[in-house]
Amino acid sequence: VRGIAGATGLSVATVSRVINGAINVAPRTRRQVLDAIAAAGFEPNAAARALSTRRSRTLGALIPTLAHSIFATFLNGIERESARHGYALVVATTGNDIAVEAARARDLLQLGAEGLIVSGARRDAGFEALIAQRRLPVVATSIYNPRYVLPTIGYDNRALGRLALRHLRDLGHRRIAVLHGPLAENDRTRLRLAGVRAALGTRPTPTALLCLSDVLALGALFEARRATIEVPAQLSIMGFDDLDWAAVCEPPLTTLRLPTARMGELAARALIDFLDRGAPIRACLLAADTVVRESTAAPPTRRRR
Amino acid sequence: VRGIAGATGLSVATVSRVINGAINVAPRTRRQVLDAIAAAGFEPNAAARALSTRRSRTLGALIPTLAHSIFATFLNGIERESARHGYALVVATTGNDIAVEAARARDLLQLGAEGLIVSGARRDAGFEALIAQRRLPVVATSIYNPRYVLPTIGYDNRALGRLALRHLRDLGHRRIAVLHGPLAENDRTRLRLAGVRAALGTRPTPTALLCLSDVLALGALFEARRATIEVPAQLSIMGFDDLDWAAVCEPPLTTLRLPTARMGELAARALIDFLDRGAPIRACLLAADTVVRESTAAPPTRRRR
DNA sequence: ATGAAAGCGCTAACAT
DNA sequence: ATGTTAGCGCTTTCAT
Repeated sequence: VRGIAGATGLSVATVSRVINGAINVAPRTRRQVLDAIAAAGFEPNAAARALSTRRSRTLGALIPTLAHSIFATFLNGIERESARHGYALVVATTGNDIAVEAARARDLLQLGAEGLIVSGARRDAGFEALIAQRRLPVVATSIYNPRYVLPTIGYDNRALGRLALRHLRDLGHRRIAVLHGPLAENDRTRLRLAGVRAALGTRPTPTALLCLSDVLALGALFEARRATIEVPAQLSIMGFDDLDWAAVCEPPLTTLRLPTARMGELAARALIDFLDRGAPIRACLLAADTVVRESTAAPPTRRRR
Repeated sequence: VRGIAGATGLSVATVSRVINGAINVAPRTRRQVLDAIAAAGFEPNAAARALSTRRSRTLGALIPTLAHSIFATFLNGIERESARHGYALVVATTGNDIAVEAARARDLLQLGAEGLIVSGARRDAGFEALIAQRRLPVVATSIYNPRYVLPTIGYDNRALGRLALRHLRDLGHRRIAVLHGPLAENDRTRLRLAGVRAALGTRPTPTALLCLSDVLALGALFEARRATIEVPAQLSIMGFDDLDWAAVCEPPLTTLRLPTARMGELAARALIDFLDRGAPIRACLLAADTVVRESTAAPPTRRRR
């Protein structure tokens, strides 16, 4: 700014006004400044600006892991929405460890993040202390729970479990097995499972397999093939997420479509609306659709083997 | 810092020294300051520090898209290595558009990124101008080309094409088809293809299908099944990337394992070593392994149909 | 070992 | 419409 001021013979204030698109600058002056900026290849210094305005226009995302494409999709949504509104995005992964989450949150805050996006509803005490003292906007995603301490944007995971189950039930299945990943570290999975369990007893020889993620379902699909179990004739298999290959696998996978990218956009948007215009952050329930494809069908009518 | 100085009756300089781990502080004083910091829940302001030191300890990653898990894996590697060295990571997606890349690079720089990680070897003129004037460390990944204007950390994509082809050739295949995605936007794919083409003529009815990514191979696998073509008995299918499900699909996919996460780590590390200790950034060739699984076999001995 | 003071590059009153 | 000036919160000589 100083340099441009010198080059144009104007004051730093005027140059700053041009940079920030202030209205009260003579068109002629503005041009002059703009030209000088282009000529000098000048780029304003975000740190200085942040220091002066106490605004960084930076959002922080705390992601469990980037190793699962579902989170990549989520992050993609966040990134696009942030970029669209001129916000930068800094990301940190937590490995599903709430203590790590707190530590990484601290890093993001020091870095200047003005808002945070986290996953699930389990927080470390350190994390809560961190956001309590500041008045820091944080949104918790993947879950919807109006009573949670943070505003939530996500699903009613219990209802999701029930919804998936309903599809299988409607098809006529009564003996349904559930395949899920590790529960210790993931409260969403636990809730989905609870939703399924709530309406299920344990019975032998399932006719349907409900997988709590598409990745699991894909494994099941391949495993079934290996064991020469026909899907869906002998066994129906259903997934969760609707990952991109779910439509093209064989047989195409019946699954619950979760609007993951949209969830990312909404989370980013909520934070940005709060930061830019003080709009309160509202919890938001996202619906999922059952996408019926060919991996589920009515159970076999007669007993086999 | 000011607040802590007030609380302890020391000067801001001393407090700053403690925060930065300077050696010349009395142990007693240090304790006192540390206690005050903990009590006040004080967090240093990164923007102020960046402004003062002209260092942001921030890396920028320009990723084509987060919608493909291969890039998520890559980003994961970058993130972990950055975090390990106390660097923050800001990410932007380019959608494989070199003009967008230049614009987003500008954003990352304004934000204070001290180094950039990009993909491939096609750059916009705007991008080149951007890094030319500053002495900004940038590493180009996914490719290895010692003669490229930027240091490259990645593969010899031509050789990769040849390597994959060799496996099929060694098996006895002579009629090999190549399945690839859009070429317009991806120079790595183009090179891999060139590598394959260089040693291939066009002949009818392939006995093997070389897919330039695992995602493509998965599609092919399912499509083959739909068309009741037995893999690998009638048709061998080979992929690229070794995504996580490649081992568990049916049949398990023969593919080229690319050390994607490691590439991310190396890229981040190269930047950090340069930034922290002035170590020159060296181009680095990453090797790929052929992972032989069950989707490839010798071609059928007699003509079918 | 500690303190005083001068910036880092920008924005934002307040003047003019 | 433009200029002056005082910080923003930290680091860093230079003194002491």
